[in-house]
Amino acid sequence: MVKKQKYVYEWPRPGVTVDIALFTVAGTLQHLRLQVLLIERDEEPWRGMWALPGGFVRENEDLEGAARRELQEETGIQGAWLEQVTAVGTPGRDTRGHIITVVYMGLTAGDRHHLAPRGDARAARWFEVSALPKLAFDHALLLDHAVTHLRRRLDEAPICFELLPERFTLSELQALTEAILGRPLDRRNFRRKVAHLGFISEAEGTRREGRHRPAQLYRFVPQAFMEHAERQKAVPF
Amino acid sequence: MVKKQKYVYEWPRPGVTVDIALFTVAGTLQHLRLQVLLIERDEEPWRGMWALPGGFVRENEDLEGAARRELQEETGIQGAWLEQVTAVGTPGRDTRGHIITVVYMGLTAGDRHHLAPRGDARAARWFEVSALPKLAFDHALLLDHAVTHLRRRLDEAPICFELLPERFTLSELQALTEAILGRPLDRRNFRRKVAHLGFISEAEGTRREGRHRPAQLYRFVPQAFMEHAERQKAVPF
DNA sequence: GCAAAAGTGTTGAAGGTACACCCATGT
DNA sequence: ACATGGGTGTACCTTCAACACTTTTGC
Repeated sequence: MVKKQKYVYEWPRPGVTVDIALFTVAGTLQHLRLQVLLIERDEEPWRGMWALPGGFVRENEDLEGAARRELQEETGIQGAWLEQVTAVGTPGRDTRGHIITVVYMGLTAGDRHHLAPRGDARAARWFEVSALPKLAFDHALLLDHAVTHLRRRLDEAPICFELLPERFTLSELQALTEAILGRPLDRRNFRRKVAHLGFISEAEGTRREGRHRPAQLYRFVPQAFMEHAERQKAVPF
Repeated sequence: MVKKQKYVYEWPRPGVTVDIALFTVAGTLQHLRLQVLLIERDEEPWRGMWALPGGFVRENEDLEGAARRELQEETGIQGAWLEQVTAVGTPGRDTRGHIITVVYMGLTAGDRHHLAPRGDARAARWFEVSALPKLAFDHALLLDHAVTHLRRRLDEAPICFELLPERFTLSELQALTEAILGRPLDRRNFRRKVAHLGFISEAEGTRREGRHRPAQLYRFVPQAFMEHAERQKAVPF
């Protein structure tokens, strides 16, 4: 019998960070714009520049957990919906050395939180995605990946329920979707698609908002959404 | 003016690995099976168990470069087509400590290489995806992600040209696709779709293989494929 | 009665699926 | 002549895009 031996192996240790592109939508219903949350760095390198919130993954910390923690620490935001986008580790992307980042993308209602920059962040602000400042590191590239990912997901299904109150109108849902995709959608086609997906159900009551017909309210049905996600998966061998 | 100061910052250093699920297809044309390349570990932990090839990312090494290097070192295979699948960093997934892995997926023609296990690998072998041994670490989960990714991509377009000789018949391309997707496809529909995508063009000559009509040969047109990939991307703001 | 947003159906195009027969060859 | 895989067309259905008028309300 071979005796179980203790082994010692030292491996290279690049840094690992998470960066979060957290999106929201702001403006009036007829003129919503997609915005992304940026922080002004209070640390070198790139001190004073705008960047995606993010930071180093701690020992024994889950990747998504790290993303949530950094978001909370640097901006005060909790409870957003997050999805992993990709990992990027091109040498030279960070002047501090070899640092690999895992990019997360998320959505939240901007006005539900008030921004509380702390830690590495001197300031935190929402920026229109169409009017960004120059970004630190390769964050312009990471953001580009995140926007592409978000749009691809949203093309499949309107997953922007995070941005809405519990009960919402179909016009609101459509305006949001349009703002994120950056193009107008046909109202009738949109309603048919959403109804067919079955993620929403009629809620009690209507909303009167101006001198016009009140709108039916709807509610997101998380369970139907989950079932839809399950159905997307491939069959195992 | 604030004088530019030198800063010192030490960050936590989880390990970063890449793991590669490299697929091929083997068997006769009428009975192809999807296979994945595994190595038998020659190092603790999990010594003697089968695992995905992979290993630590070196200082200042690109992620995909690391995947290619590990694949070459552990199995002798070079020049496969690779795509990133996801990053996984669940605490406890590796007994050596906090180790984050970036999973790559790839395709190559198994019989174009002969396997030359070295380094951490005591052996390297192709296994049927439908008859896998128990895998080290959480590699069963990683492999599952990779298969799902592969099938989703292949559903969109037959990207398995890596598995074919320079000139191939449509029946070969179809048999491959069927083996990977794990379900049969209608011949006429398949041909129409492939022709419509425009990735292939007729090549000179035919192939006579048995006592039946010879098949037209085709050739992959990388440029048409690239243009298709470009078209998939979303519009910038 | 008019302004303003809510709500609703139909048609045509494109893409996907299902299905059956003839063709070229070797034996 | 027959066995074997190569090669082709058509009908149906589903999905998506385009398009305009009526309804309900506040003023």
